[in-house]
Amino acid sequence: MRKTRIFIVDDHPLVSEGLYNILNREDHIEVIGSAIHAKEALGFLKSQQPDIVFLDINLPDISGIELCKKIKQEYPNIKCIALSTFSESSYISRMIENGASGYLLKNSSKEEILNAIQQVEQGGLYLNVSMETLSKGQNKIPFITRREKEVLQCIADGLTNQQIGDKLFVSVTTINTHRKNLLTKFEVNNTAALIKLAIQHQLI
Amino acid sequence: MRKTRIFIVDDHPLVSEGLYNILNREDHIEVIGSAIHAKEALGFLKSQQPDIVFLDINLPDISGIELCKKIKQEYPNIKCIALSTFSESSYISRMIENGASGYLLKNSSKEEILNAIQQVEQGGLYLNVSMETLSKGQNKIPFITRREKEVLQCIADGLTNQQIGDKLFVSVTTINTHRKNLLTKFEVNNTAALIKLAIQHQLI
DNA sequence: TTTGATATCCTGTAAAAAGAGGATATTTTG
DNA sequence: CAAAATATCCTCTTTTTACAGGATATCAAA
Repeated sequence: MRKTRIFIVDDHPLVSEGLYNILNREDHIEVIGSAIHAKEALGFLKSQQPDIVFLDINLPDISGIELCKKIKQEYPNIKCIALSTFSESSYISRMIENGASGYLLKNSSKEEILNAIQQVEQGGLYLNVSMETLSKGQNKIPFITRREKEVLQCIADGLTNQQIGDKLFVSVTTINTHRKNLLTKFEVNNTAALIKLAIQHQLI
Repeated sequence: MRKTRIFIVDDHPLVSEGLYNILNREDHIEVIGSAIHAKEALGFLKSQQPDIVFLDINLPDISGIELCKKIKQEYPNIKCIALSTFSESSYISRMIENGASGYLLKNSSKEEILNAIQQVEQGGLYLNVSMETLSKGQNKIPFITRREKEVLQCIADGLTNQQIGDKLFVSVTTINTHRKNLLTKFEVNNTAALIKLAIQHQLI
């Protein structure tokens, strides 16, 4: 049986090394190399193609999300599994949109990692993030207007309605209406939740 | 020559495994074990004492900062080196206060890690965080208590003071006090700015 | 041209949070 | 033990938000 060939892209030596050792210890897996940034990774892929690429979401040059897209464009057969720390789990949907086949948190266990590989190899999708996290809004990024986005930005910057009104040359009641609409669109009950969601969606 | 005995406390299998392999490959170093949380670590130390403990700042049970203190109290000869992600670099001073001998970012290179061990063994202090980061109060993350962090999390989840009080079994006025203290510590004027900062510092 | 979306403004009420100025109990630590 | 830090609770006032239910002007697309 042919071994599953893995390539790792992560700028954290500890994580990269850890993954390498966990995987290479398996008989049916072979880690064929690793890179610490996107450019190096793309260079490597020109000469050799793995079955699966593990890629960190936070890379020094371009984001793992972009790299994933590039890899899938040039080598559609290579499967990508994203690696991320917990706090970045909101990027999952973006990763999947760009063709990733899996999403692993960096505190995953050996078993989860091996499961992910197996699942992905069989053409499946592996996410070790609870569906709660996913459905909680990640998928539906509300459409907000330019003006609403401006107001949202001001709110996040800590301005009061009065200050926002002054800044945008409109009345406080207008800002109030925008806020009301923002809360409705994001389906939240207060500013705190609004800001959290907005940041997770990178709208701020 | 006696080997330097290392013990690792980190709940991220990838990091733990990576560190283990990087260190064990060295002739003069021996990793004698690892733990994924503080309790397990303290249990291990009762039977065997390493020369150096690497400990993650974010542990599932108690924080690495407290664990460091406990270890130094019971085993003053054991040196502690903290492991952390970039965003937590503000905890350095607290770590050092509690007796840590070193502070390593998790994206450290193999060389930095080995340097840290050498330096610490010789009784020195190793920090691979630039003094800029340290002294530059700009990016300083305020120290917040466990309770405050709980409240912060609840606020971010969109709960009202009443709901938070009910959840934590304390009165609304208590939650109000915690909020007040959070705003003061973060030097912001309202919840929106608080949440933004907290997320940026990955406290949520 | 009519519809729909957007942005603007208004009047209300009720709830929540901000902010000042306390007090007290319990741990933790020196 | 004494001091410091932490967590809890209180009253009061003021400001800010949340939410309901409107109206009007503009502009783009059907």
